Amino acid sequence: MSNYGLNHTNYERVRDFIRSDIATGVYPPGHRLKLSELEKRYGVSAAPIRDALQQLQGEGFIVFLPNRGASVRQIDRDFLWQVYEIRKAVETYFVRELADRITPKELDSLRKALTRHERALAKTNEGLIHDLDAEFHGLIITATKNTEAAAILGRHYTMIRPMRVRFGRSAERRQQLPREHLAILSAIEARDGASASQLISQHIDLAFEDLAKMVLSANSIS
Amino acid sequence: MSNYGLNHTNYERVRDFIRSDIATGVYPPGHRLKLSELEKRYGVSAAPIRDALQQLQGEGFIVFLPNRGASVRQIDRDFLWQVYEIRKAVETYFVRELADRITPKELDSLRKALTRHERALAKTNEGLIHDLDAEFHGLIITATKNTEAAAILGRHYTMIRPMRVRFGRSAERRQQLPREHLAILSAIEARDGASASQLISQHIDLAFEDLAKMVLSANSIS
DNA sequence: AAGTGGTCTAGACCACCTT
DNA sequence: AGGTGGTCTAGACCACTTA
Repeated sequence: MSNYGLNHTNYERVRDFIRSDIATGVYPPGHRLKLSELEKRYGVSAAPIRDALQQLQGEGFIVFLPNRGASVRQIDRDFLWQVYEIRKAVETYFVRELADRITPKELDSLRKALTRHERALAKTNEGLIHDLDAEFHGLIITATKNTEAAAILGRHYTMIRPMRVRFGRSAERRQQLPREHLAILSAIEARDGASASQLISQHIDLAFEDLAKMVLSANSIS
Repeated sequence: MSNYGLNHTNYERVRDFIRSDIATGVYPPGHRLKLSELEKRYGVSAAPIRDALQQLQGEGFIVFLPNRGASVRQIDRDFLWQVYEIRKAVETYFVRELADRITPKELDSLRKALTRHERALAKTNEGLIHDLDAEFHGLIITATKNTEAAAILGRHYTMIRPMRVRFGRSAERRQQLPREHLAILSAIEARDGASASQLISQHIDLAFEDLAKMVLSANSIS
C-alpha cells in the first residue's frame, strides 16, 4: 500500500481506502468484508484492518455482527427517507441562517460550483454529477462554519452515493437540477432566507421522489 | 469483565463501558486513553480495546493522533454551539412534522417523561436532570421514527452530558425548564406544529445561553 | 466433525519525547 | 540513547456453519 495522502498509519490509510471503495461501489451494500481478502488487497495484517473497520462502523458505513465480522451497510428505502428528512431539516435551517451573513467570496464559490455542475450535466458521468451536486450543498453548510453538521451530511452523501450513481437521474430531473440550484443561489444573493429555505426544501423533496421512482422502476424490471 | 448486557464480544462490552465512562465524567475531556491502563481496568488485551476506541472515534467521542493513541474529545464553546445549532435545525423540523401525526400513546409517553423530569428537578441530581431532559427531547425524535436522527442527537447528548452535569443550570432556568417542556407538549397536543417549532427553538436558545453563561462564569473564577 | 473466519493474546517493532 | 506507549504481525482460540 502506498504512502499516498497525509496519513501516517496503516489503519488510517486502510480506512480511507475502504471508505472510498464503498463510496465507489467496489464493495456493494451487504458485501461481507472478510479479513483474509482485505489483508491481501491492502497488504497488511488483521489488526490495522480491524481498526479501520471499527472506525467505519462508528461512522455508519458498515455493520458488525458478533463473531461474523463486518458487512457494508444496507441502504433500504426507509434509511434513504431518513437521510433526506435530516438533509431537509438541516439544510433548510442553515440556508436561512446563511442568507444574512454570506460573504461575497462564499457566494463566488457557490457560483463556480454551480457552473462546474452545469458543465458536468452535459456529460453522463453519474459519479461526477453526484459529487458536484454534493459540492454545491456542501458549500452551503461549510459557509455556516458548522463542521459537525458538514461532517454528518458529508457521511450521508458518501453513503448514498453508490445508489445515486447506480440509478442515475431521470432526464427531466437532470434538466431541472441546475435551475433549482440557481434559484436557491439567487435567493441567497437576494438575502431572502425564507425563499431560499423554501426552495431547498422543494429541491430535496424532488430529488428524493426522483430517486425513489428510479429505484422502484429498476426493481420492477429486475 | 462481566457478561452484563447482551453484547457477545469483548470489544462491544469495552466500547460500551468506555462510552459510559466518558459520559459520566470518569474520563474527562482531553484525557489520554492509554492502552496499558485500559487493559488493567477492563481486564483484556490491546486488540479489543483498540477495536472499541476506533469505533468511538468514528462516533466522535474520542480523537486519535497518529502514533499517539486516543484521547477524549475536547468540547469547546464552538463545538457546543454547533451541536445546539444542529439540535435546533433537527428538532424544530421534526416537531413540526410530528404535531400532525403523533399518536395518543406517544403523547402519553411524553406526558410521563415530563412528570418524571418535574419530579427530578426538585432534587439536585444534575445527571438525572440531564438524562430526563434528554429523554423528553429524545421521545420527540423517536416518535418520528427517524432512527438515524435519533442516533445522531443521542450521541450529541452523550457528548455534552459531562459539561451539562458539571456546570448545572441556573436556578431560574431550573424553574423554567418544565414550563417550557409543558408549553411544547401543549402545542403538540393542539396539533399546532408552527407554535411547537417556535417554542422548541426558543427553548434550545435559552438552554444554550444558560450553559454558555455558566461555563463562562465558572472559567472566570477558576 | 471439519471448515471457515472472527476474536483475542503475546510480543516484536517503531515513532516520538525526554535526557 | 533510553523510555514510553502506539502500532502491527503471527498465531492460538473459539463461535458458528455445513455435512
